[in-house]
Amino acid sequence: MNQELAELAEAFRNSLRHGVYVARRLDELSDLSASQLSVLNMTAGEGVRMGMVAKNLGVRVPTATEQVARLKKAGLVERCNDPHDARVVVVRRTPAGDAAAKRANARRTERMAEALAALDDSERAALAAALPVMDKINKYVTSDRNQELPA
Amino acid sequence: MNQELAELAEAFRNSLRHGVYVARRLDELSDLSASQLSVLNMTAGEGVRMGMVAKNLGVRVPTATEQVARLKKAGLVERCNDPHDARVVVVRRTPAGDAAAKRANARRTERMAEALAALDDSERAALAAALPVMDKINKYVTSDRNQELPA
DNA sequence: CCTATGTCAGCACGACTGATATTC
DNA sequence: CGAATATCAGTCGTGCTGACATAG
Repeated sequence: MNQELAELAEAFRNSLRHGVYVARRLDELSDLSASQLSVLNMTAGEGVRMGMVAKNLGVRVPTATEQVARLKKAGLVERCNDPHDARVVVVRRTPAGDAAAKRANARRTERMAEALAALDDSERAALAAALPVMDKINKYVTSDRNQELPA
Repeated sequence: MNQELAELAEAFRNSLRHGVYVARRLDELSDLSASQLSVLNMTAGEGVRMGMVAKNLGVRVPTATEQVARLKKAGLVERCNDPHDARVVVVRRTPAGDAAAKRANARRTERMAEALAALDDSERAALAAALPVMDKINKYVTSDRNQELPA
C-alpha cells in the first residue's frame, strides 16, 4: 500500500468520522430520524416495494418492515397491494408524509446552509469540487462487496 | 437563505448521507464498532477521564460508562483511580487494546486506500482540498449549540 | 417443488433520562 | 451544603438472524 495514499485515506477517514457527527446534529433537530426521512424521500409518487426500501436504506428486509410500520402508524406512509403480484407490498407516502418530508428536509438544509455561510468562497468551491469524488468513493465502497448497496 | 447556498447545502447533505454508508462499510470489517475504536484511539498513553470519553464520543456519560465496561470485559482498557480526586475514573488502553486498535485502524485505512486508488490524481487532490473545509463545518455545527461537542 | 417476498419473534447494542452514591 | 463525577435501573430505537406464511 502506497504511503501517500494511506495518509490521505487516514485523513479522509477522520473527516468522515467528523461528518457523521455533523449528520447526527442535523438529524436531532427533527422528529424524524435519518432513516425515516430517507424512507419518506424514496416513497414519493408511485411508491416503492418493501424490498427496495430495505435495499435503499442499506438494511435487511425485516428492519424495513418495522420502519415502515412505524411511519404508517404515524400516518406518513401507506401500504398498498401490487395487483400483479400479491406477495409485494408497495410503500407510498401520504400527503401528511409529503408535508413532513418537506419540512424535515428544509430544516436540515437550512441548518447546513448556516454552516456553509460561515465559509469563504474558495472553501465552498473546494467543498463543491469534492462532492462528486465522495460520491464516487461511496459507489466504489458499496458496490462490489457481497452485501447490497444503499441508494 | 441564499439560493446557491441552499443548493450546495442540499448536495453536501446528500454526499454526507452517502459518507455515512461508507463509514458503516469500513466498520463492518472489524470486531470493534466505530465507537469502541474511538474510545481505544483516545485512551492511548496516559488515558482519559470517563467524562472526557463521553465528550469525545459525543454521548452522555452513562453511555460512556457502558462502552468502557464492555471494552474492559474484553481486556482492551483498564479503569484506574486518579490519586488526586477519588471521584475520577481514568480509562487507559491495555497492551491488548493497543494491538486491537492498531489492527482495526490499519484495516479500515487499507480498505479506504483501496477505494482512493480507484481515483485519478485530480480527484484525490479535490478530496484532499476539501478535508479542512469539512472539518471546519464540523466545528461550526458542533460548537455553539447547547450540547457538548465530539472530538 | 423451489424461489421470492414479507412478517413475526427474539435478541443485542447503543443511546437516552432519572435517580442515586460518593467525593470535592 | 452545593457542584462535579460516575454508576445503576429502566426504556427506546434500530439493527440482526432464524423460522415461518404466502404467492409466483
